[in-house]
Amino acid sequence: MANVAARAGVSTPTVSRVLTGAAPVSPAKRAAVEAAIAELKFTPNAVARALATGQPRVIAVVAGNTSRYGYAETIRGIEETAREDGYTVMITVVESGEDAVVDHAMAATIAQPLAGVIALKFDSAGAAALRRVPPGTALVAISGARERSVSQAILDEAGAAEELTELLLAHGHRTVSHVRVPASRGEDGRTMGWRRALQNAGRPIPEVFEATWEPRSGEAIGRLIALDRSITAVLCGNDEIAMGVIRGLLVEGCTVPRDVSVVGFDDHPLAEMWSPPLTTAHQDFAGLGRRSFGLLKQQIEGVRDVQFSSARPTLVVRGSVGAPNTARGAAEPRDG
Amino acid sequence: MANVAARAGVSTPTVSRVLTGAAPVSPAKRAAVEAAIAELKFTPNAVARALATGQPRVIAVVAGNTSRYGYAETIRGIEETAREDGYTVMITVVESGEDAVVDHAMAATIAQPLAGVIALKFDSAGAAALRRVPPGTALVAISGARERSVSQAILDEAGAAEELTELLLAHGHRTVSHVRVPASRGEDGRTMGWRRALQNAGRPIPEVFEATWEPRSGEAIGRLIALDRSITAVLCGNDEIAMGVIRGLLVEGCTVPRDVSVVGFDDHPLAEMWSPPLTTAHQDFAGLGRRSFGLLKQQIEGVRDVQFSSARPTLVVRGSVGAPNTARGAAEPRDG
DNA sequence: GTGAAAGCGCTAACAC
DNA sequence: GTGTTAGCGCTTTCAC
Repeated sequence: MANVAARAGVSTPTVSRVLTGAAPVSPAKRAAVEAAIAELKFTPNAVARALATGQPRVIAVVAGNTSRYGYAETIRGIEETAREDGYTVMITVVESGEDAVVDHAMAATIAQPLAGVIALKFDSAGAAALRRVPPGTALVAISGARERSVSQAILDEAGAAEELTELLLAHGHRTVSHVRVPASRGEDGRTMGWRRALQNAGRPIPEVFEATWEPRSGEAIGRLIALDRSITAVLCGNDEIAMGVIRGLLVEGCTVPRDVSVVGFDDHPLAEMWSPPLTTAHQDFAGLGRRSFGLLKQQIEGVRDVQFSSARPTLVVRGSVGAPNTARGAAEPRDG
Repeated sequence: MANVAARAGVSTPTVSRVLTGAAPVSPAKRAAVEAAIAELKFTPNAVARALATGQPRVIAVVAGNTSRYGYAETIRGIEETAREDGYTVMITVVESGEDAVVDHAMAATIAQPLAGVIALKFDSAGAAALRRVPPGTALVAISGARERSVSQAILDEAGAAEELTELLLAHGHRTVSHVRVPASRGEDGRTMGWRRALQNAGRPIPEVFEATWEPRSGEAIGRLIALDRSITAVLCGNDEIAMGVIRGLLVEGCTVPRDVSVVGFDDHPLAEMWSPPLTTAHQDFAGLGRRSFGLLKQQIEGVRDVQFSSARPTLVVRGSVGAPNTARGAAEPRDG
């Protein structure tokens, strides 16, 4: 920049002024500076600028994962609105909740000048990362356990899971089994809603099946379910697991929904392509991402209140639910 | 850092020395500094460090998309290795190849202090973004058209598509139809490999079906295919489209692989859960991401040569392929 | 080994 | 409007 200033016969702040538009510059000097910039093919050094202004336009997103459907879509929503507002998004994956892992991942991130941080608490890694964010940083949590002192955007999964469970009950199922995905705490919203619906209806609460994020883990559970003839309806933690469960059922000779009704969660793009098409709860993950960026922006701009934003997933009824097969439901369910 | 130095009773350069390990420090002072860092919860400012050293530790990934399977997995691979090496990853989505869109998206990104850029050229947006990277920036292209002056990491999709097509031909199909996904240029590797296999075997080359990234677009094409009784085998641009195609076929009363054999591409996690399980080419996207970061790192470290890294996808044979249904293949194919 | 001094390239604050 | 003077927070000479 000093070169440009010399070439144009002005001072460096003047060059800076034409570059940033922070203050008016006379047309003559402006032209001279622009000519010099063009001749020298000068590109301002972003590092120096960031250091001098102290106003980062970068937000960090920390998550346990980036490629699973819900995560990827949420990140897409965040990036989309952030980009519109001239912010850039930095991604940090925290692979587990272990201290060493979290510290290592967060160190490189918080060393950057950050306008704010959004933590995806769909799982425990994201929740752990949240605690490593330096105090004073604008911060928004997504989903997971309710926060007291941090702004939070969520999808009301408990409500939707309750509806889905009630839907299954309404079809005549005695009770509904549940396959859960890894959660950020003891009990996630989907599991809570499922339990609540069963309790409200006075139905037995079966033991919970624990899946990983891999569809394959759903398949293994599906085979188990096929063998347990007391199970006629299953609520899965997400659609990918539900598809795995259906596959496992199929492998063992069970048909959906004739023998077992299965519902998923999320409305994955492939859910409607499945055989049978999956009944599920549509979650607007991209919207969740957008809302969380909105909350973060308010904080960056000085709104100090802790805010909360919630949206309700909507039921999508497709072909994977039906009445119980009387030949199956005969056996006594195992209460949890 | 000045605070830490004061707290520890040393000078700032000494603090810097314990932080970077650039020069030996006496055990006593080192301990004092470490204690002060811990007490003050001090985190070094990466921007200031970048300014002083001229070596930022941030890389930018520009892509047309972040949430589709191949993209998301590639990004995951990049982030994973980058993080191990102490780099942070910035994500920029370029929604289309239009100048205004590309410029807007890239402006915020290249204004950041960047160690390098990785451009995902799976589609045209990524390819356009590549041209906006300031000269002199370390740069690696992923997939897409072959680059002359830029290091590039690819998956040999053409080879795998050729194998897949040959597999279908070996099952007795007269020819193979193709459904392609949006590409970065006139003809992507998968389409090229498919065409080559057909040419080598002297088979007619049917018209190509154009899908979007949405599985639903595959479904519409599947219905079309069901109606065209000359088609007995289909190679799809990716697994999600293949699942859509199978769904469309099913809706129109066609069974896979009895009436039509369908193969996908990528080995999506749900491909093996599908009914029938999908025959496909396994693509190691995360590995692709890792390789591309390796290439970028070499450039950052001063290796000036343009490098090229290629890996071969592997065939995964499952149940979606069979012999042609003689009742179907009777009609005359429409050559493209 | 360690501290003082001098930048890295830019913008902000202040005079003029 | 425009130049001068100070930093932003760190690393790097260079003496000691």
